[in-house]
Amino acid sequence: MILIDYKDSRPIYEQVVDKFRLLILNGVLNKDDKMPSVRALAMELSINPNTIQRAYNELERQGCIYTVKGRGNFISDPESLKEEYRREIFGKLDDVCDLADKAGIGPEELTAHIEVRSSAGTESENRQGDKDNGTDKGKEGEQS
Amino acid sequence: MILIDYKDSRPIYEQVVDKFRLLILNGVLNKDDKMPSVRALAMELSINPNTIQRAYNELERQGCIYTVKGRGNFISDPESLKEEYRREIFGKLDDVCDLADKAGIGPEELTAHIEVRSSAGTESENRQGDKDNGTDKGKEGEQS
Amino acid sequence: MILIDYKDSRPIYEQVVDKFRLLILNGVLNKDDKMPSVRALAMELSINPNTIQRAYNELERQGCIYTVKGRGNFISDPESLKEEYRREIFGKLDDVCDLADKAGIGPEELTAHIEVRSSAGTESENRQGDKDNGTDKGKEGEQS
Amino acid sequence: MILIDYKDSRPIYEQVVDKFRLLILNGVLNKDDKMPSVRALAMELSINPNTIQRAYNELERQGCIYTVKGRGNFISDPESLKEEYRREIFGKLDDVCDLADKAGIGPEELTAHIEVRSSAGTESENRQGDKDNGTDKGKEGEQS
DNA sequence: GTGGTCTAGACCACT
DNA sequence: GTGGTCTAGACCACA
Repeated sequence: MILIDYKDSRPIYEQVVDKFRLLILNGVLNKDDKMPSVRALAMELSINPNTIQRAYNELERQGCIYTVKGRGNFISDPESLKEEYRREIFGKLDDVCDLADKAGIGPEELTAHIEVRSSAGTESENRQGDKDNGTDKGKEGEQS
Repeated sequence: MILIDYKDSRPIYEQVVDKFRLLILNGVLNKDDKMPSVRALAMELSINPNTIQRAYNELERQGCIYTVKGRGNFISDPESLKEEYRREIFGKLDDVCDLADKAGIGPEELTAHIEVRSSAGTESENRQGDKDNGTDKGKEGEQS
Repeated sequence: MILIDYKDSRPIYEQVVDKFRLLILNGVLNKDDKMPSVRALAMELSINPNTIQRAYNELERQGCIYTVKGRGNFISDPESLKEEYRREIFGKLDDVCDLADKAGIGPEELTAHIEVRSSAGTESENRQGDKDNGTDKGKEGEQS
Repeated sequence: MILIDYKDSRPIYEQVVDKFRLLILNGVLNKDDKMPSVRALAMELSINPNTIQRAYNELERQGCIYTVKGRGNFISDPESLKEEYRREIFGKLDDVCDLADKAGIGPEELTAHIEVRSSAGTESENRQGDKDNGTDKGKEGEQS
């Protein structure tokens, strides 16, 4: 259900958070579904329960799940998550636009690139080269 | 010439690298111009010379500058930098598109957002408060 | 008769205790009325009988109910409860005043806020989202 | 500078967070002041560095401090904190009012109680009796 | 059984 | 030296 990428520079707990957010967004996990227990998931992924706990804490803080003591963690209403996710995406898009602008790349080039990308079925999975060194970090090729 | 933003979560050396790359890209620094000396810049910014050295090492590794022993560091040909910068930008754009795709946001929405953004003179300067919290870290984070 | 709010961070037994205390205070349950049996209530609420038992134990400890072996649990005299509840409320009010004082908020601001609040019919039902995050936990948290 | 109350039912990291928030609010710690290092404070309080780390993470999440890797943690601008603290206090006051309302205690009684309290110099430090058992938890008598 | 907290000790990146 | 992450193992409260 969840896979950890140890080559990913991002911390494990953050990967777990992201995976679950996507599972919720994509409707794999629905409102009031039970999350795997902290210990069970930790065992399954062969990582420490504290790390899962931290991920779950973050998910709860973000409003993605709620906790019932002694019972477990459960999915919250995904609607608010959806909206927040959109804001995140568009925020990142804004960041890229700003960067592009600084380098003299106009918005037309960006939209052109998106259109080319989407018309072809081009995936960017294997484009990782020498990232993680200087200018950016994390976010390699998420696997599901 | 260079300003450090201590509230930026990115490491200082990385900020320095980025600043210089932008100065080169924007033509403020030109081919064979002399970089400030490590010690002078460190003093000016009140940071550890090791940090500047690390930034210069990184810039050299990226081919942005070259070192002449006993003389100093000098700007390389900016053309190759320009091309690499473009690849970086488009790479990040691809990342955003992938994320959007996973959340069911189509390319049309993205291009629409870019166009709206560019037609309005919207800058995203003051949207930094809640960055660096959860899912991503680093990023650009404009500083003044 | 009793509703559990699983999204409330307080333990279930505590919610049950509070519900009954309010039912008594508001005169819905009167002196010597019979409480629902532990097993019946547990079944009705689909929760573990142990949890109900614990709530009843707590209610007995607080003097709200008394137990007759083999017969069931019954409501005590509500008057003492009323007085204790008042002490609790004013105790919490004192806590808030202390906190406010530490932050430089004078008593006048507090009374002003209460008066504004009461003159308007403002209810605070939908302000629960970001509770239970940081500085405090538990609390009342109205549930429907 | 910071004292831990082991009798307080709240977790240690939460106490630490609260203490620092008050130190900032009261102007003891000012913008860009350096926080004690995680390890140093842990040693001073004889608790585990991880616990302090967790407290500092929470403070950063709340915008009270910012982190410079390899340098330390520093106080952010206290203004936003002030506003948020006010909202917290008034939120708690609202909670108390709601509780009081349920028990038939009108706003007038509350304001009267506040006024009596403030005209006398009554502190509520030693009013702890049998709390921590059922109805409420945490927040005993904060010491500074 | 569940989640929540804490300790002890380790490793890493950054300054 | 700094903070950030992770592991291992323990204890507690709740169901």
